[in-house]
Amino acid sequence: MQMISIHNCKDELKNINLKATPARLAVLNILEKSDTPLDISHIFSLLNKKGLKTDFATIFRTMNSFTEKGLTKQINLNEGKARYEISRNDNHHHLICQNCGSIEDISDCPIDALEKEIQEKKKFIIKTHSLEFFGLCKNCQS
Amino acid sequence: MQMISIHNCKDELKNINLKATPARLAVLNILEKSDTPLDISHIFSLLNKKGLKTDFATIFRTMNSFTEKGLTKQINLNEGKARYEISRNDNHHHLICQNCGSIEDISDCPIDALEKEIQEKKKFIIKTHSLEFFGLCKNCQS
DNA sequence: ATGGTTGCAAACACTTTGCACATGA
DNA sequence: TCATGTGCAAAGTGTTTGCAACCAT
Repeated sequence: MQMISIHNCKDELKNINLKATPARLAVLNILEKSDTPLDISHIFSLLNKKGLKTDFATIFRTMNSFTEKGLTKQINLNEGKARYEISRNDNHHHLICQNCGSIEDISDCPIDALEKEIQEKKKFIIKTHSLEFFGLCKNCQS
Repeated sequence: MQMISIHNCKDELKNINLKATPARLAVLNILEKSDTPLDISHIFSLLNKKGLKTDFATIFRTMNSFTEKGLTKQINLNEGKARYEISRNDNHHHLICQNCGSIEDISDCPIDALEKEIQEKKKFIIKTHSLEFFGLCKNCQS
């Protein structure tokens, strides 16, 4: 299992012309296991837990190159800092609770139709979009 | 004309329990006239042009209180800094050109239906949402 | 071997805060 | 008058950069 996962990660990096260093493989692994987008501090402490000593500059550089290559997505939840998640082709979005900070995924984004409409009406070619919902989760509505 | 505008601004501030200082009135005026969301530097230089000497701290404080009271909206375009625009009830969004940086408005946001669906399915109460499109504007598609 | 990558320190950019002074209501 | 707002300086965060040492290929 682990073998397969590591092998895949190495290939993923090779495919985008990035060297498969321990730090990068570990970051990739961490992001793949996480069910919410993580910020640099999160990633830093998770790397530490794995016994991998590194620093913020490296993680920022890693995330920037991953994101440039399309391997990850940068998410902005109005926290004054970026979060990152693996790019998947499910085009999901997030429900962010303004009370407890929980982040829930929502899939089946129905923006595609809208995008086509915009492209035609506005002659604007859409590459990506960001869509996040802020409010109160089930537990915080009392 | 100008009289009316100023009068309205003063009332707007009074309604939300903020003192109508020259700086605040000027900021309000600037935002009302702008057709794109502005960041703090933008606002600062526009205030300067009006002959109004102030500083970043004051503008940040102003924008924070405006936004808290719902008079303005904070917009995030993944620039590492916030922009601000007047809250209107038209629920519009933006098309941001990744090449030239132009920002175009798009109105008629069809998210309402989706929001209702989410509220029911996920039992999540949505207060606001952010939706921005990134891509290439008409002029940058060659 | 060598070009990409890291770690460290320093620099940067955006935003917030403390405090004395000024001002709108 | 007096709570609120302002200007200035300093501090706090998040992020980037320069450079020598290091390592994957």
